[in-house]
Amino acid sequence: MSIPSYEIIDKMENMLNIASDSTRIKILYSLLGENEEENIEKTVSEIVEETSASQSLASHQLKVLKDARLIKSRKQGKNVFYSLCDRHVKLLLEVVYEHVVEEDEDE
Amino acid sequence: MSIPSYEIIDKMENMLNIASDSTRIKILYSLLGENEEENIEKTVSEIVEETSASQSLASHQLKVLKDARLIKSRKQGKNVFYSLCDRHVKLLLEVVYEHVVEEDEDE
DNA sequence: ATAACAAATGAATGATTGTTCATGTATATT
DNA sequence: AATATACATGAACAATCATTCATTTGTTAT
Repeated sequence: MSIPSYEIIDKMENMLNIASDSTRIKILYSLLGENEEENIEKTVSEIVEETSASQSLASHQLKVLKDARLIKSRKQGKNVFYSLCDRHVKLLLEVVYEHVVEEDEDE
Repeated sequence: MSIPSYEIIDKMENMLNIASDSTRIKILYSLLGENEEENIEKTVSEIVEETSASQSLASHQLKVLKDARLIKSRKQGKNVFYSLCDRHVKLLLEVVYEHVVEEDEDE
């Protein structure tokens, strides 16, 4: 497995940057939902409550996630519903979660 | 899947932060090696050459990766051999790689 | 000893970015 | 029309961090 091209590395760095913020991680988790494959939709208010971020902060980070195409949005009346774009997000969180949990076991 | 505890989120953020830098991504790739399960060891000079980072930069980032326990080192004479600590690193890179490659296909 | 090589370190800097505060816009309700 | 709710936006600030340059430490060879 040799080092990928500059372009690929650049995109990988970008995706990891997007994912490497606690507020955004919480938002992504809240959009994963409880059940397996269903695609959860949540309003900004619901996300704000679950993540206990400020409304402004959540909105800013939702924009970041949307611009990076990790989530999408749908407007309906006063509400905006956000949901995940991509199954890779779940895999990413799972791998990282496993890593940090197993690290704890070593100590 | 509810939002993990603050501690877990914090550690996840930290690991993702470590991984979200192009220099460090290249270093990790260069330590993955060609074959499947074997654990590759490489000197700083080799890593410098493969990643085309400066010697100082590589050394700095190797320290970051080592402090985060993603890699380990072994000294032998003038050389220091670095290698991966953890199989999760490979999984992480694979998931992210798949994501960015599939994204390209959509456009 | 001294020269040459391998790697680490420390300071300095420029850029990026997470967060807050304040405000703006759109939609619904009375 | 006025008010309330839901969400977005822009400016501003503090903090973090990747990178470079210069120097230093440790090791081998002459």
